[in-house]
Amino acid sequence: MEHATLRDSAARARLVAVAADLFYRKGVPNVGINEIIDAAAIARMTLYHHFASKDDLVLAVLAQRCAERQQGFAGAITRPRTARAKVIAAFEHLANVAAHPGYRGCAFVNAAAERADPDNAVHQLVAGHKTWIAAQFEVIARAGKWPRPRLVAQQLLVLWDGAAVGAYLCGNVEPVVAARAAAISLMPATRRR
Amino acid sequence: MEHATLRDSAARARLVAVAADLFYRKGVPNVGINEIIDAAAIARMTLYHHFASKDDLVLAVLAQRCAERQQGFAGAITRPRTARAKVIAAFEHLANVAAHPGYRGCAFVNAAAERADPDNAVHQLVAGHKTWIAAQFEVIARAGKWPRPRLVAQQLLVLWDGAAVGAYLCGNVEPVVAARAAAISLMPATRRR
DNA sequence: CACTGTATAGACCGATCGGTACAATCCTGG
DNA sequence: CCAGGATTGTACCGATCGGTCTATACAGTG
Repeated sequence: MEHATLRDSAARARLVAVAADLFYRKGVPNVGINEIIDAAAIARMTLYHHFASKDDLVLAVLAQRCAERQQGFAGAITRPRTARAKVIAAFEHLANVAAHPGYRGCAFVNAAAERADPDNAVHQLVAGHKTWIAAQFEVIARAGKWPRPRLVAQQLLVLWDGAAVGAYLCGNVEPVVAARAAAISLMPATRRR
Repeated sequence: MEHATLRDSAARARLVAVAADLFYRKGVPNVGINEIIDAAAIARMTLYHHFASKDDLVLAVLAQRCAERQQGFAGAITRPRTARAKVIAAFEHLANVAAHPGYRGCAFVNAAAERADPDNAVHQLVAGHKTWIAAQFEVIARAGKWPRPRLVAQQLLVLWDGAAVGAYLCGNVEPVVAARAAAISLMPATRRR
């Protein structure tokens, strides 16, 4: 085995963490290489040793964030037992995230907004993340034996993204709360007939 | 009166139109001054004669787009008579917009994603535009005498933004169609009891 | 030991960024 | 015709961009 790997170097990890923070807070194009290496206290060449280019770093940052987000999502929906409760928990999870000060909307949506071309790796990673969320919703819907699980999942995703955008733009969690309520309306009513 | 105004100059108009197109297609930070003046066939100094800075131009572009969008929205919802039909028409209007090739999502959401600070004029203009849409929905809801018009309007806006994001990310209008269906579910059922 | 891959520091590159200076025009209303 | 704003062309500015290069130091493994 090679020794210190190159994949899990401490420098690399700090680089990704610092860049993730800066990229999210200020927007990818507004953060230069110099700023990143200064904030991370890392030599310039170390960055280019681990990443071929800034784009490469952006991609790594997004990939990690993707893993984190999906982990958080999955964690939020495991506890509740019913399908209905799982969906509600998911939106409450989003509310918690969006309530955090400095929330600037979905990092993936923002990243996609900045990178224009649709065949870009960033764009595809973002699309993949969204597809994953929709798939999660669809699994829940099927487990609950809801009618039209695909459609419901898609609608829940729309609510999800719209809530994130809204929470960012108006600076509070109201849109997420509204989206949660809308999600409840969209789900089949608890059977009581 | 001063002669040629300065507000409605042909050069200025072309500048705004060309910049609007470039900004939307490539993202604001990815379009330089040089590219704009080349595409518009306008002298560099002419740009800075009409706009104090690039930010100023961005703002002017967004302001015009805001007017256009609101005009389009208002136009789409005038025809239908019932509140329910108005909302459906609004989402069909969005579907038409999103179906256009080269659709890259809501220009306002994208612009807000690129400009980070929440007190930025761009951010506020975007927030204002979204507030306007929500207000339109609320007017409709009140006219239809729906219960909780504020909440419903907010939910419709969430669907609106989420649909735009989704249509951009997956490159088709499916999310808009799903959002339309969700909107129908959220509206009070046509009374038949 | 030698080898190998990680990390450091800083000089340096061409390109482009947003913005300015200056001087020469054009065009139109009085 | 003339005044004055609109427009043009181009040279120029300092700053920053992403990225390269070189040389050196360090640590763990064979």
